[in-house]
Amino acid sequence: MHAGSGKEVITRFAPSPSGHLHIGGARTALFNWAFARRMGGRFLLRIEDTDQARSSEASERAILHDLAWLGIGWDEGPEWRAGDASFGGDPRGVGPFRQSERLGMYREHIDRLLEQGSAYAAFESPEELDAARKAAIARKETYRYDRAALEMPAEERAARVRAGEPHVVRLRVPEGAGVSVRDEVLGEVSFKPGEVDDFVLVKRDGYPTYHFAVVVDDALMGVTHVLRGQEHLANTPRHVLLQQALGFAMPVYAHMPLIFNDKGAKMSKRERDQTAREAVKSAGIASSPVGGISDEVFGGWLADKTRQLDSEALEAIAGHLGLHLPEVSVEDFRSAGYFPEVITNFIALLGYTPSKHKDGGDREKFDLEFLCRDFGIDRLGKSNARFDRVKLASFNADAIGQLDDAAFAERWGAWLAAYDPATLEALGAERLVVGARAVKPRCKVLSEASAAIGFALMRDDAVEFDEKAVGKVLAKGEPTGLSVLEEVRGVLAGVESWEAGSIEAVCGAFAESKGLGMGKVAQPLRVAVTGGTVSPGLGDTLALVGKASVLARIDRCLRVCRVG
RNA sequence: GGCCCCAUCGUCUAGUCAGGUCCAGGACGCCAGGUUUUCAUCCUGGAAACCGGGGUUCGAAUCCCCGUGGGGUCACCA
Repeated sequence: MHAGSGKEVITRFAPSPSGHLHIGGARTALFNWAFARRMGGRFLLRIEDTDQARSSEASERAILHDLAWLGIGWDEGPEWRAGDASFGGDPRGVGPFRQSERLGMYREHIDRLLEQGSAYAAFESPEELDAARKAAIARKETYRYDRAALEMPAEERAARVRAGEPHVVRLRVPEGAGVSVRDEVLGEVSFKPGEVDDFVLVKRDGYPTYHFAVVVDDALMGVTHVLRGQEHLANTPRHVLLQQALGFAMPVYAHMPLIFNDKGAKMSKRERDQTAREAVKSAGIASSPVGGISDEVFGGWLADKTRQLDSEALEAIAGHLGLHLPEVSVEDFRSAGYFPEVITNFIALLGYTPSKHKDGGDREKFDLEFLCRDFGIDRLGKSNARFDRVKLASFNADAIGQLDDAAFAERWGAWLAAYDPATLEALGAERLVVGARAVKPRCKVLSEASAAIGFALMRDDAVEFDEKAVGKVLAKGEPTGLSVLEEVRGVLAGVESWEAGSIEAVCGAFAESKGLGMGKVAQPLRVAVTGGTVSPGLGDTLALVGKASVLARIDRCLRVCRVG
């Protein structure tokens, strides 16, 4: 008896509001969302904030924002407005959707378990348990809770609870209870009796543990299908045992393959810390190179692989070292200038294979609308997938290339406004479109775009003439680049309409009249105007710099490079 | 270490469930050419994989077993 048989499909994404939405979570949300859409069901969002120390409202907002930005809308859950779209709400009356607001429901269910003897209070302190765990490891044994609390008389337990003694509540796992689950991705997975110990349902602070809350909420909210990462596979027997104790139907389970990093391990939020830590170590830095971090915090972070610095501090250190931190969270990718539709396309490919084109060809590029039509659990693979950043970048570059100049300019402008307003201001609205055309085939992500037109944003006297370029392009040749430059300056000075097309036409005509190849004209101009031999098309390059500046830069180049 | 999962080019994968049409197809990357005023884009071509060993079968990338490798998980985190 499955929760899913014959009814409306209900899936959920249940993030804990600690930090940003990371890419693995985004994929989980995406698949649950797409599956609900495909089945004509509903997708709900639940906030798992039972860890009082780590949860924050700011994080919840960030996660909702990230989901909305990716185009993953939820039918039920916390309410959210993004432009003219609004998500969330509680049409079926199964809320609230924050676990911290559902404490009464957990209480009811724990009371039931306590009454039927399926759960019991236990009084060991965290320290005691920790010691027992360490001792077991030292003996090379698997630690399992020893049920000490179960050995005392029930009246004694009750009395101690009444007396207000701190305690947890544990599930009493029936002896000899093996669990077998038909997983929709992996097939039949079974766990032998004795593998699951009496795990904690209610913490000392009265909050439910993840295991307890997830089972109660999924049942109460009518969740029919649970699509989650394979790291949860080992949790499944706990959840099934709990469902049995509570008399709940079992949802359909589908455990998705993991997303790996370059090192072949699960991609995690700690990735950026690791990258920064390694760089700091190999640079031999012992105390923080940036302000605001005490030696104590910095030293602790350096020594302890599990510690994380806050993201601003991390960015600052990376900036100081000229280090690129690997993007891990959706916010990282957004600020790096990846398109949301590219991210969802790419992460969908990690584990899911789209159906082929009508002509039998493989399909790789698709939008959310297609995913909602095509996604199925039967299209999920079993093996873990490495997150190939190079391929992602290539997808993003393709998406940029698909845009026409105006559309790209608009997207780029919006990104600049949010993440690089200084460049936007320096460039100005009228140069944005020309800049966009120049930059479009030269950047894979939006954050690379500014560098490609950096020459246009600097002061005329700040241009540094590359020595090699000067030697090769200006000094040598017959005629020399410098002399060509001097002549073409005069021609350019007479150009009325300073616009890429006419500039290029004028230069072309000049080259032809002199019997020179275009390279003989373009390269000296490039060096004079940008300092180097590499830049966008000549017309765009000169148009971006502007007539007055071009002439000024040529004059300065003539002066500076003639002497040298 | 216990338990559990996985295994096709460097990477993501198609093919595996219904064994032959697969001397294994696509994409990213790589290499070589071409277009071009530089770079980039773009175009063409190329190298590149069924983890190993046993079975089953006329026939196995596909089915079974063992081994090896990788991963996940063993919290009063989720």
